[in-house]
Amino acid sequence: MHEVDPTTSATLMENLDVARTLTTLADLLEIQGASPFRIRAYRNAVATINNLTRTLESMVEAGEDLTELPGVGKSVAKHVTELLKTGRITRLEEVSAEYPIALVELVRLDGVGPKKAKKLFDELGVKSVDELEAALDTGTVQQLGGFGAKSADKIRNSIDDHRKHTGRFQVHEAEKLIAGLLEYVRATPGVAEAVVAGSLRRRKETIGDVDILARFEGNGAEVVSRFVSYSGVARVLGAGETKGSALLHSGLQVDLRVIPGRSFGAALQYFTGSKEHNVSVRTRAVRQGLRVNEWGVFRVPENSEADEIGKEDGQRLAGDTEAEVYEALGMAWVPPELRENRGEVEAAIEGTLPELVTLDQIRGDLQMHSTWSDGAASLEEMAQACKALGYEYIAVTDHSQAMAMVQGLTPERARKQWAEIDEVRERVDGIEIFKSVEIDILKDGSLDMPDDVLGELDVVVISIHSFMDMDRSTMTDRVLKAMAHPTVDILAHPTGRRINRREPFEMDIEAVLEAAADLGVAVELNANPNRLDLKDTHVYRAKELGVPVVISTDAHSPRGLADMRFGIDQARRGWLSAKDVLNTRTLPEFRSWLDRRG
DNA sequence: GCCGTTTTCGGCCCGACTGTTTTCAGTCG
Repeated sequence: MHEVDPTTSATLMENLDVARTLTTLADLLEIQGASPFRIRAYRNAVATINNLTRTLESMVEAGEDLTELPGVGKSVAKHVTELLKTGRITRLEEVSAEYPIALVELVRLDGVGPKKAKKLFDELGVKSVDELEAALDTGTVQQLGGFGAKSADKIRNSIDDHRKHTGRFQVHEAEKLIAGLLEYVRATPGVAEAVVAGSLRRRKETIGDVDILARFEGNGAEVVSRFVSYSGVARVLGAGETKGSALLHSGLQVDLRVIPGRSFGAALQYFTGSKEHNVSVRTRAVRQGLRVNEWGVFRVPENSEADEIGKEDGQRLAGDTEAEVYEALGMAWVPPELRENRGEVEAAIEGTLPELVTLDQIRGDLQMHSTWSDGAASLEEMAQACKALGYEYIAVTDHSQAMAMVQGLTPERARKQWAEIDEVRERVDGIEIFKSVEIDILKDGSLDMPDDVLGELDVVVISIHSFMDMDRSTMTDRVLKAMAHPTVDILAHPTGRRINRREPFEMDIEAVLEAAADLGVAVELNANPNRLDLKDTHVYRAKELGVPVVISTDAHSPRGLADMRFGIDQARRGWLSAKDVLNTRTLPEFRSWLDRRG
């Protein structure tokens, strides 16, 4: 991430920077005590910005009206425009003159919200986590009204956690960390069923905390108490009759909800989220005179006090299953991966939800490495492993020579590898092995392999492994030039990101996707859970533009081939059907795509 | 601050848990 320099007029700013700044403004307004509806309006606008595939900057440059974006009105549009042009928002400066920006750090602490942050600042002058810690040590916090010894302890723990673990867990990490606990909950006497909800069920690429739902009839206190006494629990954050909350030794927070069977579907819908999806669903329910909560769908009688509606069976329309909940609202069941309020609610009402791609529809893997470069297994072992997965075809894509440290293929070694591929083709039947190379895009956008070799390859995969810190326009030009080479088939891990470790390249992804559409180049969705590159919103945009997506594992061993399912998750989050995914095609269909240029 | 099958004003999703409370505010998801 580049730093924003407010002294330059041509400030280059990413959507993420804009979203963060608006979030800061919303947080400060909340501390100041602004209307909750105004705060929500800002947060809605931020959600819209986070879902954009184009940069706000390019939209403003093109003279587009930002107020046409959902949740963006005159006020936010003005703030965004000002921020892009000057690097500042006057309104934010006004607010931060009263409540310093550092206060938003306090609100991030568990147990500290806007009201407490305000009190800490107004009465003690505390405006940072460090100052809060000092105030806790001197005991002044505990004397404030509304704070006591217990809240002081809780905040102290939050400060420790905040310093120890600020990042989110990757989906495959969360899966592993939760597996034992899930079995433990399932083994609880009387628990009929235990499932994961929340962002892990939606298969989001990173997970903040894990929600587990246990189906149980009766008083849930004993289930919760068994849950929090699990050996992997480092600290208990809360334990009531229907909910328990615990921090595992890994720092992963897990919430357990105990749900009676008749409400299990409603609870699963409710706790799967996302929050934005649920708000959208419930807002529509209200217009139909219905109320949706974790207990079910209820009809709100005329002239009734809203508070009286709840668990009574009388007005209850649904709740046993999720499908029933959506049905009661006049909607199709929405696959969890789509529940991000990106148009799925409207599609579910209109009956136009896509039929999402599934793992068993994949017929080939088009990026993997062998011992010819940095892979751990031989070409034949990889081919055999893919055959065992039932694939019809694969591309073995060892690195090109620019990757010298991993013995990238020179043209000579590439030809030797082809000879081995021919031998393996003889020995392993029932699977086509395409001759391929993962060819480096060099600094100037040329390809790391001579044209004669490129012309003889079955599948040309290109990607960037060097000079990743170029400025946006140089990087974009570099990739566009590489893609324009007439032999190119697939642009691999297009943005180069490593989740939680390396930011994506500065690059105009919209321009890259449009070029892919024009040139007939496919883009990769790299299934490695550390990459998941492209991300969901980019995948969605590729589909909109008609760019074929290839889901590849980039496996460096037979075991790595199993990462395909993470790519499928991400593809589903990007609304892809089988027809949008190139490697769901049969071998003859895929061959004819390779011959698309004649 | 945003928005419209309640359309330019008056609404805006909903409930559980915790702690400091004598009846509820704050926080969280």
